Amino acid sequence: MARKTGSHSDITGPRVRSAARSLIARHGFAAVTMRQIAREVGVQAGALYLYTPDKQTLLFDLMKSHMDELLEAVSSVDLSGPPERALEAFARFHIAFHLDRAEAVFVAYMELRNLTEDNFAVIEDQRKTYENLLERILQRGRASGVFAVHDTKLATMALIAMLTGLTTWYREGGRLDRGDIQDMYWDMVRKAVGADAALSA
Amino acid sequence: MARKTGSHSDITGPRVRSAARSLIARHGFAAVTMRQIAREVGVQAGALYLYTPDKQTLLFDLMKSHMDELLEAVSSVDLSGPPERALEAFARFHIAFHLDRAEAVFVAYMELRNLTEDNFAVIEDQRKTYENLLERILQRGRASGVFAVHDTKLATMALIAMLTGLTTWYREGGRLDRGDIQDMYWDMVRKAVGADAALSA
DNA sequence: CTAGGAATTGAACGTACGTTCACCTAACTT
DNA sequence: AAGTTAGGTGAACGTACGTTCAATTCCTAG
Repeated sequence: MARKTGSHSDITGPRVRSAARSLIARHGFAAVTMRQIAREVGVQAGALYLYTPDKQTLLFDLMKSHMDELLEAVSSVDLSGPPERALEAFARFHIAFHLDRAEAVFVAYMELRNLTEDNFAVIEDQRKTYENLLERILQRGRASGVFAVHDTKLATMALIAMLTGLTTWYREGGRLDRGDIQDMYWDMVRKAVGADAALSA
Repeated sequence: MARKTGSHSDITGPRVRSAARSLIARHGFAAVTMRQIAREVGVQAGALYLYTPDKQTLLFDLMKSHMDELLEAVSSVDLSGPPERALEAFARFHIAFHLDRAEAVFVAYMELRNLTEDNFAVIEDQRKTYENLLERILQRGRASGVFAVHDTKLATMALIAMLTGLTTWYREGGRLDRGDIQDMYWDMVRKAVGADAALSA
């Protein structure tokens, strides 16, 4: 036996990435074997190497394309308005984006230490770029007096951690709907940085 | 060659746990080998099995004793006062405790998925117990009107994520000292839940 | 000073890993 | 209808894993 009916690179490639993402999110990169990924895709382990040169690159590509998507998506969010508005836009974007991609986010945050030095540097740089968007909003808000933040770097890390944390407990079809979650998180973010109340759309 | 001068179970045991904790925090449980741990301790791999029945139990014991310590330590924090006071006590305790044990915390939060089902249930239960302490404070505060929190469960997760996140960026001897960090995080926590300002000791 | 147990070695066991490769076959081109 | 090739198999490679255990050495008690 060899090639099965209806097999196509266009189909298998994405399926490999999807299976890898899912398994890595559940069990961790080091704990997942190429044979497990292959089984999930319905293919032999050797076939995976038509789609990635090696396991490390598979992880890196997963994380890289996630960060690319994140930066691409956030680039169309308007963060140029008044700081309170920009912060709300950022927070709501962050939550919505992360709710849609819980597995990818989980991988991107948990598997940093399994990247080679070079690969780590690339992802870390992208992450910094993203976090800087938030920090600049906080800086503007502090400068104009609407935010009461002692240290914008620490506040940035605190807010990112809080917002990203939702991927650890959020499950599709749970008690809370996405809109509620966005509203409640935004409420906490807004108050945490001391933005004055009530500035809806 | 066999036993080296000055070797003692009382010394090697803790060193095994410490080396394991350190390596697992840096590289992840699945990526760390028994031989690496042994090398760090200065011992052969076989000797580790005098101190743990197997690798999985080593991880579990690390996490279990960390959670035991956490619950033991928090039990002597007075959380019975007014909600704002209790929240401050909890936040400051959480930060101080976690700053002292960055590696253990990192392991306890990142390696949950590498526990067997039974072991996971134990740790998860302890974690829930701890989080419930915070949630009860939030509930009391909301009931008495000093906290403005829409959903205490979500707020609990958000605050824990924010506070625990500091272990991902805090490094000994960095720009900020521990007191500053406590003050700034407490400030954000207090405002996030809508506790009225200025209620220092 | 000597026996006996505690601590540790070093080699070995079976298993499973990531990766390679010669071969095969279904589908597209002409 | 034949030829080409992308897509895939399945077996094999060397390595490294977790774990076991007989043998060895150091320490302690009497």
